[in-house]
Amino acid sequence: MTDYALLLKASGLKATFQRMNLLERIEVHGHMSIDAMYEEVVKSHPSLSLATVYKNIILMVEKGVLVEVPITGKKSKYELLKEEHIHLVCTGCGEVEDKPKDSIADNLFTSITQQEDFMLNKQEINLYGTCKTCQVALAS
Amino acid sequence: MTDYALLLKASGLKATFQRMNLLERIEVHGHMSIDAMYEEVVKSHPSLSLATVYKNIILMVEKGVLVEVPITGKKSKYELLKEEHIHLVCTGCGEVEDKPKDSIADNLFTSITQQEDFMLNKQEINLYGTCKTCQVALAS
DNA sequence: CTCTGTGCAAAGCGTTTGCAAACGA
DNA sequence: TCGTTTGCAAACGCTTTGCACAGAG
Repeated sequence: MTDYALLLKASGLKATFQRMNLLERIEVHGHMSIDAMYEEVVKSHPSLSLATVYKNIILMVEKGVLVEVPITGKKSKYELLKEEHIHLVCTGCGEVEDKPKDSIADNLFTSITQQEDFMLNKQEINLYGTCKTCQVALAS
Repeated sequence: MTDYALLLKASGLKATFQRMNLLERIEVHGHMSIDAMYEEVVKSHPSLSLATVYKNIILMVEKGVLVEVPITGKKSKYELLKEEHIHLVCTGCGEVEDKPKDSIADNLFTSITQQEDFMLNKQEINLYGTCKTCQVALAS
């Protein structure tokens, strides 16, 4: 479990109750939308304002603490910054699962962009489909 | 150049002036945001309504004529449905360039998802960075 | 103590909706 | 002609902003 206070301070942000809780909820779920975060954190902190959530998410993305995960046809989710990986996005239940991105993919995309003189900065790989659970549910 | 009237009819949509022009502008640019489409088409059709653009884009995405391309931190762009490919997204000028996705990547992601019993439907690969033109501009 | 962060309420925008008129087939 | 599509204007809902107060360091 990450030390959120340390993480925030390292990014020049104060370790407030709101931020700590947002980070904790995001880490537990893996990926969350703004609404979902608000709904969860407001339970333990009823005075929480949605505006505060927005402000903090924007700030923490700018500072590199969080990463935005845009999803086709839906609202973005956010995750903690970590090693680059692949997202398996279930179009049934909306859940996002992480999978490690091996070096094959990495080298492949590095070489593709080098051919174009494109200075590669970030690889975003989203695989859309139906997760195991939803497949079972559909079969019945 | 695609036959837009045919494309629309094949999808069960009437070939209206608005739709033909939207498709033509999208094909010429490769990828466009809703606003950009409206700006361009309204020139040749001043009575065009933004609501019509929205309605049509939503409809054409549903029918599979268009594909949404979500972009981190920005509004989605739309492109004509074509063979799966990779997007090089320049964070400087916002331009999106297509690159063919070879079979190596394809097989890789197919096997990754099979391990998970995830029924893969669509591969979305966005590589963010700085295009050649913007690199030159930055250097000066 | 000082500066940052929070909450509230209002403002701002992008997007959607309903409906009458116009249009495509 | 008949069902679809358009344009307009209003409604909606998410996101942002300004400001006074509270809180972290």
